[in-house]
Amino acid sequence: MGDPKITDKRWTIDLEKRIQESHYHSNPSRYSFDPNSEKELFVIDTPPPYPSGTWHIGAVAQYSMIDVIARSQRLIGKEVLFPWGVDRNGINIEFTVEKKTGKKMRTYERGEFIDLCKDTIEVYTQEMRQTAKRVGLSCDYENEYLTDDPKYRSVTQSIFVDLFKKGDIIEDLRPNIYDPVEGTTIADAEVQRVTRETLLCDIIWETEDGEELVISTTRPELICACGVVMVHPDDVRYQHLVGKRVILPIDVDGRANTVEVMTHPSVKSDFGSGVLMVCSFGDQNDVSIFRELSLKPFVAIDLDGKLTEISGPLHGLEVLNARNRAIEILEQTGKMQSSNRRMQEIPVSERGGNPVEIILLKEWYVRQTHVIDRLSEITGESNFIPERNKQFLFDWMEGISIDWPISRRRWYHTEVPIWYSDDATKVVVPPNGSYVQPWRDTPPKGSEVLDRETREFIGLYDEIAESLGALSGETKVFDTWMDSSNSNLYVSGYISNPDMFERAFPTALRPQGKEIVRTWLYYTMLKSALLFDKPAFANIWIDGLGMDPWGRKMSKSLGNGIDADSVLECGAGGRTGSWKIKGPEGKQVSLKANKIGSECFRLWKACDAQVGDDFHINPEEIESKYFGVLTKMFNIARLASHFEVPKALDSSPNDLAFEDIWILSEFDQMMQSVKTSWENMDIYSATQSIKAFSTGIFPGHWLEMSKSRLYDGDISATWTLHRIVRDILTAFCPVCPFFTDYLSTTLYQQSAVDIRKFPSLVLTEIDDVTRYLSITDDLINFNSRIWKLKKDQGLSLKSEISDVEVPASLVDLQSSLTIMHSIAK
RNA sequence: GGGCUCGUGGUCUAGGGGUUAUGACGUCGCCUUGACAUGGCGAAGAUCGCAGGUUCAAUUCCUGCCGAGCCCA
Repeated sequence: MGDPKITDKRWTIDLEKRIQESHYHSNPSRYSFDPNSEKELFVIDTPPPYPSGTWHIGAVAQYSMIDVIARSQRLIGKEVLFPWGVDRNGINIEFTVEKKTGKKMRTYERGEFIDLCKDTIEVYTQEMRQTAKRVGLSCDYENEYLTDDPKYRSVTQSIFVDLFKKGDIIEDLRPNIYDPVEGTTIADAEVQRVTRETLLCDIIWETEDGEELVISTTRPELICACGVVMVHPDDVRYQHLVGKRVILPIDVDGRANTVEVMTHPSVKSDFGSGVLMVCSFGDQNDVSIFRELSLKPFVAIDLDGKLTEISGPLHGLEVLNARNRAIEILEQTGKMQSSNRRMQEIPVSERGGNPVEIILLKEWYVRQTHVIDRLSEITGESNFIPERNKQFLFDWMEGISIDWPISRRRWYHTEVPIWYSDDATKVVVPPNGSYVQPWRDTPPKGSEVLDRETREFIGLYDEIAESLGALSGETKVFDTWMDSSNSNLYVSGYISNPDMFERAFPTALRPQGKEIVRTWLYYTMLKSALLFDKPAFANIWIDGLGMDPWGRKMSKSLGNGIDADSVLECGAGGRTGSWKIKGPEGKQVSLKANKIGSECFRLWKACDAQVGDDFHINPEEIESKYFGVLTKMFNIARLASHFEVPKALDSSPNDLAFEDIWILSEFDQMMQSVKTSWENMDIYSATQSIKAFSTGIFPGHWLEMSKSRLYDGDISATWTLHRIVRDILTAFCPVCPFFTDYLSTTLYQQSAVDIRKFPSLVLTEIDDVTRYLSITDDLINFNSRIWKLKKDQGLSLKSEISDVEVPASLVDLQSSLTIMHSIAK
């Protein structure tokens, strides 16, 4: 025995940072991926994070668990691709640039604005990569992909072209949410509700046979777009009107001036007069009624936010002016019974606070309703972890009733790759694998000309360009989900590496949070079904979300957020962490921790809950529950480092002592179950097993019983100690890579993180493992009994005790136990 | 408002139709034992959210309610 090889007294955050900082450049291709490997390919379709300046602690926790899966799959011998991708398309960065420069997107030249977005997001991208490395993600950083890169965008465009040719993508005139001030379509998610004062008008309408009825509305300017008048089916006041036609109270141009009275259960009889005019489109309810009744919508508002010609006297006025004019007209003609001011929630756009309109726009759609049945069938072939979270996807699919609108009137997104002929009857699409910007490019070599309606191939663009007249490039772009939903295809080698794609698809694993099952997961499954009639993934791992310590969502408005870096850096350089968080009932709560860091953080997430449920993040708890586990394991390794490592650790000595075979039986059993857990991506069970063994019977019973043999240089004990410590570090490395890297390198000159084969079991079938396992309970009980006995007698544990019989079942341990407990003969 | 998910000692968590419900943290008591007081040993602490129902039997299955979450209005 000499000085310990492990000289650090304990595991610290400074030590962790030292290891982390050299970990990636000491061997840059440590986590690279070889698509030609003989091993089973395991491609992970990691959610590419969106760089926005801060990375949410809950998201970082989730990524660290994806890393545990990546590392454990490597450990059990698979060729793992854990890509480092960054999602950079989209409206967020457009907002950020507008905010920073104080200038609206549309005041820029399009190319200039795109360049600004690109430069800005690059800064955030760099910061995010630092955090990823800080938390130990074993990504293939050298092959980073960016969703705004031409390589990535070309895949999105190629898929669009394929689906367009197949008829799965169509253009259509449908209602969309539109911000007339910004001149763009916006997504539901970008709509906010604001309470404003509006005027509720009670307007007198007349039936064709002269009977008067009153309809309340806040949108009199939309009378020209009225398609039907509704009452509740149970409303006795209006039963006699159902089926009759009523006359629009303001003149219209180019459409019928009467509409039918019908019934609908969504009408609130106690609102106003209980009669509702349904217009295209006042709100979402109007949209759904129009769809339900297959009514032909009227275009009342144009792209500039002005009333169209069907509005007769209101034609050309902006919405607000048109409303005022409508009210004047109604008052002049005596049709305004009364009007009163009231508070109402109106939808406005998130960015400008402008009231949004629902208007008819020609947009692109992915058809989906026709494949839902087949899609559910295919989805059933994927393995969900946990199984029950499959429900989120199936419930969502059941409710799909309309196609997916995929085009947007924005700029920092992938362009819709299409040009239109002068007479608008033909289109030009680029060849597979190219990235085009039709708003400024002409079609590249190899582009095809197709019939716009039938999609029939007409000829190569290069050959018949003349006949098309002046081309106009599409100016619209794709919804970002259109890009995100082919991340699995991209990372699996679609288009770029057909051989790899053949082997790697369906993609081995999609890990993600449950909040984007309905978007990211659903759209990805849809695309793979449309393109290949196959499931996108072999395995789908759906985790819950990070919550504050009381189980509430972290948000700026609640003031309960926790920054990822504050946890990862807690304890570095002697700095402690403290968090002031608004608790329930608005009380400020102070949380403090001395040291956490990435290893403790990862251990906590791996150990504290099964995958799938929301998890509470409380730094105090992370430290108090899990830092001690690291300390314990560190000290076991440090103790082991006192004793020289036997040369032949892989083959066991012939003459192992009874107690060594016993602990090796327990160890083998634990390792067997850990291996199975890693195979099943069951992080919780694997980590629990390792933790229980490493902080339980191994140090508590075997080590205490074997110390004297170790100090006496006993070969069997030394071999057993080192074999177990070495293999535990290997099995544990997916959870705490820096921790195990340090210990294994120091003790055994090989980093656990580089091992690509799960440790084999020690004992052979010849050893009667069950016989050894059967004494475990007796041993634990016997030790406890002696410890308790000494305690009851006020003796120190070192002092001698007499009148103790070692039970018959433990007779083989007689001498060890006698020494361990100082049992007098 | 609608759909779905979750609800287990003070806190976090495992489990799941049937003898004394898993483990951890915290609490309390004791102990410096050849690595570890950032340690060891021991103890107390739960009618498994509430109310009904199914069953010989429910914490586990069903229904409703309450609370939390996600998504959609």
